[in-house]
Amino acid sequence: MSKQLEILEYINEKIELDGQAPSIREIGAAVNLKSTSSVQYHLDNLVKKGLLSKKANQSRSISNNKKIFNFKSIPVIGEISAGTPLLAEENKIGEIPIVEEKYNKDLFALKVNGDSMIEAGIHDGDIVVIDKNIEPKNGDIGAFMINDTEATVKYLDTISGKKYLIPANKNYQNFEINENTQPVGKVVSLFRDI
Amino acid sequence: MSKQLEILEYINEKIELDGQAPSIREIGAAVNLKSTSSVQYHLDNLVKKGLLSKKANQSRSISNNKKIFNFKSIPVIGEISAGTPLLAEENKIGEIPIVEEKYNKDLFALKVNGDSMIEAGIHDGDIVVIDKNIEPKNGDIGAFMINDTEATVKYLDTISGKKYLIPANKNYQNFEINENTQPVGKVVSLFRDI
DNA sequence: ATTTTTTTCGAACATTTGTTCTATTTTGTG
DNA sequence: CACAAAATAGAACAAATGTTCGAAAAAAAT
Repeated sequence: MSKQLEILEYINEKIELDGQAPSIREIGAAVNLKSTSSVQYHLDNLVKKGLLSKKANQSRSISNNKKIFNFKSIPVIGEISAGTPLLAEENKIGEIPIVEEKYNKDLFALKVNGDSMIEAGIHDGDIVVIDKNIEPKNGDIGAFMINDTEATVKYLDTISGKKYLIPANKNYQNFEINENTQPVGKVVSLFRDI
Repeated sequence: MSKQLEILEYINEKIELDGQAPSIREIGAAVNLKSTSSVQYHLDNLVKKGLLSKKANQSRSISNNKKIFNFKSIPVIGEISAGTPLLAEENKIGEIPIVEEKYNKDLFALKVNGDSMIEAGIHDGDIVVIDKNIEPKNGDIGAFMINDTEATVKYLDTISGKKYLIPANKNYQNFEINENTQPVGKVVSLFRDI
């Protein structure tokens, strides 16, 4: 294996492992180069090739130029304990990964309880991701808080001038929105383990 | 806000942004502390509290002790170009994040085409995750290759001794498995953007 | 007001680390 | 082999960085 590759692999490995780039001398020790300038020589070439970046005069500033998918995690909310805010740590039952670029900052996820939305392809136990920055409009699937104690996922629509939460299941009734019903956000995606 | 918190937040921010921890002096500049020893003072406290770690005499070695969810990404396969293997780079249309601990190594994802599985809550455009290490059994939803040119997601079941791929849609026909039908893996989860 | 604790500063020092230069060794090529 | 190019070494230097000490200032407690 070429020294260049060896160095590149060591750097990637070290960053992955330690979360920190190695120093020139650490690289030398790892790939058996006794002189820092030998390492510099290869680093320069790697930078010229565009495989690495580094900041001048800054220690441990080497970074690889691989395109990175940045993930972040958002909380998954389960049963809502009485008297607690929706997103209280207490109600959190897990986390799911989200591609960071795809979404804004106000996401969380809700575990769906029951089959009231089954005809919309949302099953019992599915996890829906909710964007708090988007208020659900007519026809949208949204999450709603009822009496500050229950979160529900339903279609929103207007029927003869009145707003309803509408299940996607013939066995359930429409629910007319009142002052105790608060929109939380729009359902933007869905996860299911099968 | 306390200096300690201010420092902690700056460190987290800097690591997230640059992928590299700040130096003592950079921290000082960021939070308005003129002396490096003032910064050290707070860092020591943060380390004692268990909120940070750092290596002695090593530059930019501060790390936060937050529990990290390790994500990995798996490829999403779209249309399969004729003559290419299923997982060929050519067929890849994206990536999705997966919580690393949850799954083994042989996962990939498939974008679902059509509504043949709509009664199983799998919609057109949904992305299903497939575990190649699990061979679908009767009753499972699996991915299958037909004639090495088409990937399809269906129920697998046996009817009067013969194995069928069974859609979840009354408008589609069962398909009897023949020698040109190869199981790829079991569908283990599902993603949908709404 | 006095004491104690917490926080900050300044400076000096030691170590790590990046940079640069020249010379030597190794490798490849005609 | 002779030559050129590539790779390595060694050393010296500059800059960045972590560490430590004592004193001063600020804040909190009594």
